Amino acid sequence: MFERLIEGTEQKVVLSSEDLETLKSFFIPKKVRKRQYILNAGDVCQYITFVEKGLLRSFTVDDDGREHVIQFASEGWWVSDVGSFVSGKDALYNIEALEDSELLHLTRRAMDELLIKLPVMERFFRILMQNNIIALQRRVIAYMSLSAEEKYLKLMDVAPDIMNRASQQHIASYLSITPETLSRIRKKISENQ
Amino acid sequence: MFERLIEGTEQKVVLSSEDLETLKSFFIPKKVRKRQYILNAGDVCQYITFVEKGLLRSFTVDDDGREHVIQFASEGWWVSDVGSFVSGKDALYNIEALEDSELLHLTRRAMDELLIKLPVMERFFRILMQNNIIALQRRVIAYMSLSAEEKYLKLMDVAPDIMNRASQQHIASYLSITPETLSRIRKKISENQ
DNA sequence: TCCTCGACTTGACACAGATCAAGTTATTTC
DNA sequence: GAAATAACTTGATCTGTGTCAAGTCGAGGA
Repeated sequence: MFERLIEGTEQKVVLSSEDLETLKSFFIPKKVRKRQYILNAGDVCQYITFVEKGLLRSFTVDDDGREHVIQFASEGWWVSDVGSFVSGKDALYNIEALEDSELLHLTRRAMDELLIKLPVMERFFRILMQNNIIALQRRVIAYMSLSAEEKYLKLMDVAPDIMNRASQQHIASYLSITPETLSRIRKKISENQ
Repeated sequence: MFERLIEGTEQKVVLSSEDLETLKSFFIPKKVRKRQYILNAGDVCQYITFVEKGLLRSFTVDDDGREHVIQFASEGWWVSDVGSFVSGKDALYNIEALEDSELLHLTRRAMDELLIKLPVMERFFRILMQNNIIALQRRVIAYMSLSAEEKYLKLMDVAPDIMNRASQQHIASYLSITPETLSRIRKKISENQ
C-alpha cells in the first residue's frame, strides 16, 4: 500500500528506514471506487493525495456548466486543490476517481507535523512543487502555440498511458477541445497510416 | 535595494534581523536596461531572480518564430526558467527587461547554501512555488474556458498595472491572441462606455 | 438475450479570431 | 527636430474548431 510513495520519495530525498516508517504513519490509506468523488468544489480540500494505484481527474465546472480537466493523476502522482488545501478556502476543483483506486491522504495538520518531524520533507515538497510548475508552464505554452491535433499528438507522446485509460470526453476536456474534434483527429490520424 | 525582498520574505516566514542580513548576502544586485536580456533560451538559467524595481517578461519562441509570453514580473515577483535552473539543462525561455530594472539574482549554489544556513527558507520557497502553481492552474483554466474578451477583462481586473506598463503586443502574446484582436477588443470596450 | 443508456462518429453549418494588407500614430535615433 | 522605425488601427477575407443534430456502437443490468 506504500510502495509507490516510498519509491517516489526516495527519488527526491534521502530517508532512513526509520524515517520511512515515520513518513508512512502520517498518511491515511483509502480505497475508492470508480466514479467516487474525493473532493467536491465548494468544500475545503482536506488532503493532498498520493495515488498508489488507479486513476483520478481533477476538474472545474465553469459558469456555462462545462467541465474542464485540470489534471489526470495515476500511479505515483499527487493530486489536490493546492489553493484550497493551503489556505483553507473553498475548493474550486472536483476530484473524481476514474478507476477503482488506492490512495494515501495527507491532511494539512499531518503535513505540518510531518514537516516538523522530518524537515527534509520541506525539500521534498518544494521539489514536487517545482516539478509541478515546470509541467504547468509547458501546458500553458502548449495551449498557446499548438493546434488541436498538435496538442493531441503531444499528449499521446508524453502520456500514452492516460490516452488508453481515460475516456475520450475527458481527454478532449483536458486538451480543451470538443469530443467531436478529438474524434475527427483520431480518424484523420488512423487514415494516414 | 533589498526593501521589496525583505518585505516579501517576512510575509511568508519569520526571520531575525541577523537572518535578514544573511539572506541579503546571498543575492547579487544587478541593474539592467530596457530591452536587455537576462536569459537566452539555450543557455543554462543561472539565477532565480527577484524584481526590486522594473518589469520583465519571460517568453518562448516556437518553431514558427512566434513569441509567447509566459509571465510578466514586476516589483516583488520572482522570475526564472525553473526547469533549467533546477536541472542545469538548457533554458526554454528568454527573459527580457521591458523597463530599466533593479534585480536580485540568486545562483543555484547560493540557493543551496542559503537553504543550509537558513533552513526556514525551504518553507519560503515551497510556499512561493505553491502560489505559483495556484496562479498557473488559474491561467490554464482561463485559457480553457474564456473568450478573448473575457481573458482580457480578467487580466485587466487582476493586473491592471501590467496593462499600463506592457506593450499591446506583449499583452496580446500573454493572452494568446493577436495584437489585432486585442486592438479590436479595446475599441469595443471603450465604445461601450 | 434483449434493452437501455452513455460514449463515440459523422455531417452540415456557424462563428470567433487569425491572417493579410494598407494606413495612421508613436517612439527612437542620429 | 527630422527621418526612420516600430507600434497600433482598421477593413476584408479566411479557416480551424465549435455547435447542433442524427446516427451507430458497445457494455452493463434485468
